[in-house]
Amino acid sequence: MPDSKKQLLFQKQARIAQAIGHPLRLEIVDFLKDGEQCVCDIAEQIGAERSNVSRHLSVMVAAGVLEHRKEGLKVIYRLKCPCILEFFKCMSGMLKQQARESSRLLNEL
Amino acid sequence: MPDSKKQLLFQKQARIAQAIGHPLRLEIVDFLKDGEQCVCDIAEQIGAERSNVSRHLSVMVAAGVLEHRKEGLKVIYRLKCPCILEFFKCMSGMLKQQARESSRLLNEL
DNA sequence: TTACTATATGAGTATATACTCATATAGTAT
DNA sequence: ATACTATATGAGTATATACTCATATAGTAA
Repeated sequence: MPDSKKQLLFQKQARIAQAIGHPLRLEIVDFLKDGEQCVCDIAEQIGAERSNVSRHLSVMVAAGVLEHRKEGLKVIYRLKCPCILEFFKCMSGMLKQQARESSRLLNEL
Repeated sequence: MPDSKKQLLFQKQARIAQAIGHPLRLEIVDFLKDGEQCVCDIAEQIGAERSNVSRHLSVMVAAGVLEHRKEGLKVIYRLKCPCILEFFKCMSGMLKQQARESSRLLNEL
């Protein structure tokens, strides 16, 4: 792959990673894994202001993580691709490794 | 799982996602998948200032993505857990989906 | 010792992000 | 029409991040 293309790829991937690199946004993704939801229900679930939630949702739409459609007054958001959930598996692997290491260090004291 | 624990988990996961949510840092991770490297070689590979690379490396160490050891004058960095590479698979899935959608939209014109 | 190399970090600046409040828009219901 | 609801967004502020340059530290080599 040419270098410029690689740069572009890294940029897009970084944008996706950054889009889920916030506790509230991860919580939203986790909530949406069970099905699409409107803004106000998301806001209630995660306990944040609607305007703030709306912005977080925009960030994820811009990065291509979510998509949305209108239904009456409401706007319904859903995961654009379930493959984003793979991320959680990846994270569990990392955190388990970190936990293993911590307990190893503890045992050495 | 209790809510407070979930919050903490989301926070940790977000930190990891954010740690790889930057083009240069993704490029570093990609470079390190083939084996550990010292700061100056990483800096040369990705074409950035050493001090800047050093900071990016610190961010990833703090998030638990990388670990390092000293060898003489050099500091060698490596992936803490190969599971971080799963992230790239996850990303490819997302980007392929986005590409499919773009071409579908194009065909509808 | 001095000179050199690799890395880390303080300080400063520029930019980006997160958040809140107020307001605008769009649809619903009367 | 008015009143209401859901969502988005402009403006302001606070905080975080990325970057650069200069300097400090630690190890190597003469």
